[in-house]
Amino acid sequence: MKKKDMNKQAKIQDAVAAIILAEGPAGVSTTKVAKRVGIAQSNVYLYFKNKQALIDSVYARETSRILSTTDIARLSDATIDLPTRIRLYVQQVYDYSLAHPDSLTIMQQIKALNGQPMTVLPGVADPNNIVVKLLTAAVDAQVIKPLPVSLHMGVVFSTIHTHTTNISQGRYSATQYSFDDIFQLIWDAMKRD
Amino acid sequence: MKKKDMNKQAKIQDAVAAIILAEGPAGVSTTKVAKRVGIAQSNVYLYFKNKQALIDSVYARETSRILSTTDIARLSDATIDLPTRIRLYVQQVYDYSLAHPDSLTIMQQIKALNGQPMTVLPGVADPNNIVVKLLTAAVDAQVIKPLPVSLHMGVVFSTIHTHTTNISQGRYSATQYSFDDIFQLIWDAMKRD
Amino acid sequence: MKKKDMNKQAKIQDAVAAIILAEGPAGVSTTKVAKRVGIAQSNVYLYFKNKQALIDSVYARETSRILSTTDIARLSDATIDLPTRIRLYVQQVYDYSLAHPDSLTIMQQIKALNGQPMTVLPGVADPNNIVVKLLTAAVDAQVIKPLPVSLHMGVVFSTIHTHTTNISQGRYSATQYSFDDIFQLIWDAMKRD
Amino acid sequence: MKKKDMNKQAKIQDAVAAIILAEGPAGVSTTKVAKRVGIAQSNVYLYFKNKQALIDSVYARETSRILSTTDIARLSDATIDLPTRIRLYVQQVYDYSLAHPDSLTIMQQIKALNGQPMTVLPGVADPNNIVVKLLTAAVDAQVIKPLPVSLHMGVVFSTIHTHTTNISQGRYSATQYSFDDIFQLIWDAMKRD
DNA sequence: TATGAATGAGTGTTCATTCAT
DNA sequence: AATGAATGAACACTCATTCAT
Repeated sequence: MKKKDMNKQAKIQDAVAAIILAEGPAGVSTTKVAKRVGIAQSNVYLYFKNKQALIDSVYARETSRILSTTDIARLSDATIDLPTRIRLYVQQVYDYSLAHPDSLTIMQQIKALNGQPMTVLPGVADPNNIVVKLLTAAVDAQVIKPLPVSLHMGVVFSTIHTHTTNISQGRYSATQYSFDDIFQLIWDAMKRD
Repeated sequence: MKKKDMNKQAKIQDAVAAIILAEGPAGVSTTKVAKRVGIAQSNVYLYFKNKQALIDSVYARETSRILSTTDIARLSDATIDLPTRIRLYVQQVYDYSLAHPDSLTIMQQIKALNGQPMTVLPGVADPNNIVVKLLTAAVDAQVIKPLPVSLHMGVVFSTIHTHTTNISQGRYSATQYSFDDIFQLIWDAMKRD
Repeated sequence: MKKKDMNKQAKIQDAVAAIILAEGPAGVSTTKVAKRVGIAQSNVYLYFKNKQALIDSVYARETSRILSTTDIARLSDATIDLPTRIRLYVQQVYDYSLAHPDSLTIMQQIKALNGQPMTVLPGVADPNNIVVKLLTAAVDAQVIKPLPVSLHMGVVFSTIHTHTTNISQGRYSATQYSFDDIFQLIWDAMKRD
Repeated sequence: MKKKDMNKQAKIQDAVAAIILAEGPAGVSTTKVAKRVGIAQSNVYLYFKNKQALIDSVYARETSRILSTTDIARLSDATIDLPTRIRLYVQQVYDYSLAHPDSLTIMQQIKALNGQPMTVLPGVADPNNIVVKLLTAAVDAQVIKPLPVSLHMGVVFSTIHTHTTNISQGRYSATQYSFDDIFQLIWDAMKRD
């Protein structure tokens, strides 16, 4: 029964993610989580201080998954020209989203649970955010349109998320559109002139 | 304080909308709604069969607000050329969103409550949807990119929603960017070649 | 079944008092209270905002019972000399305590629940308290010993409470000692010279 | 920080006492106790069979502290006359209570936790109790009033406990009233004629 | 139309206690 | 001697919903 002895903490987080995907973030309850994992409800509190900490940890896990999967360093490599780096960024989000089709959905849902919605990638508020820096530089260099960075990121996020959601819900196959097809739309939106 | 003649039904819906904006969709309870309206809790059930019906009605109200505010008819007016009609559509969403900055947020939050997220405008699944028809025609006429309509609509929705949210949260003033600035990004994204 | 249709609020308070007497204040739980009254647990919250409010109300009820039973007015009647008024005060506490043998116990237990113990009558901290005023005047008039009022009140409370508890627990009969016997001890303790 | 060699058992009891003083007896939980001591929760059960045993042990510890601190033997020394022995008894309780201002409070709180309140010193029910014997003898010898011993002890306990609590809560300084001041009140209460 | 009383199921959380290691 | 993991029962409290008035 016990498959890989994957540690409980992760199992609980998995259960939360699964419930979020199945019923939306409001459906997450310690009872349901525990039942899904096959432990006593009170057991959840051995691993997480409270429900909020649990949900936050799920969010953080997705975030760190992105960071560890993608090659953030190259996005700030000044020896690469800006359009290439932006393409790199989009490609990374694209690849990640295809590989983990639910990840962005989970993060979006968690954000929605608490208060205002999240239209763009996490960390947008963080001025140190590498992506924000990249896009700001691109705006300054007149490479992309002189619009708020959040709009640019919104296009990237919205397009890729919609696309991968379409695929994972079987609305069309993954091969029907290439990355270049998707990137064309995004880049046309962003680029100046 | 508010209009005297506004019927209770609407007052209740207003309360729901206010709570959604203030605390997120999970914060909506008949108790809180009733307290906000100043009626007995059980009274809510005089106007709505149950909580789900209430929330659905709030969603529907926003939808119909869009429809009644915007001039849908012209979008299917075959005597107007496709690019113009698309621009018209974007402009209508834009105007509406600026006039009712919370409307799209509310709809998005309600969608998030139940299950899967909503990346695009309501009714996208409806094949009869006028906007879908318009964009499908535009794809066929090779006016916009041969990509799923949901991607096109996603760009429209994401960009405008992010923009108006930015404004209503004071991140910049409404005059800082014109409709044309915003539309340029959207249209560049959509248009073929 | 429904005996006197005594209102629920009071029934709930009665249940709390009974539990306090039977199991101590830590034994009070909404579950037990509800069960004793024969209502649903959630029902308790129709009548009391939360558990603390419920317990406070029980305390307040006992307090007001004292105030309504005893003739506070005469204690501040300046036309009566101080020793007589003090005797009156002791008599009133005595009579009350005999008539409601659990009342002082309940109040003491509730005080103990929260934090520091209560050795004396409620309201001792209140400088306007009539009894405090009376005893302070008696100290000033050199009628009773120049000691803190709380010590004087402690003797009154402790002696009477112990006495009536003894009686209600059958350690001796109510007739075995007269009020004068008890008062003698108290008055000897208090009086100057 | 504390004495290094103090054994765990005592540390745990200290934690219980500290919690009782800080939050009242209802605030004692094995979780909090363990956290305060810096051990695992389950560890508490290595030293005490269960929670009740732990709390009882704290009570017993205070009791034995009194007994070991005070000179019980002299209270039953028939060569000393009764009034002197009573004064000795009161002095011992007084000294102890001043030296350990929380001790009586802790004992009182623990008694309150379980059931009936404690108005007097522990062991009053025990017919062998030395103090009871002393006071009974004093009643028989017509040295003190012919009232229940519990009333006499109640005055002693109440007065001293109130007094030392007043001091430790800063209501007045320890030097403001001498032992003789306090004893006068107690002795006047007790003594015959 | 409106209300207040009622309730059962559910929420998150804490607890005392046990047990394998 | 010590721990961490585990658990079932309890807790205070909220909820959606019903019903008699």
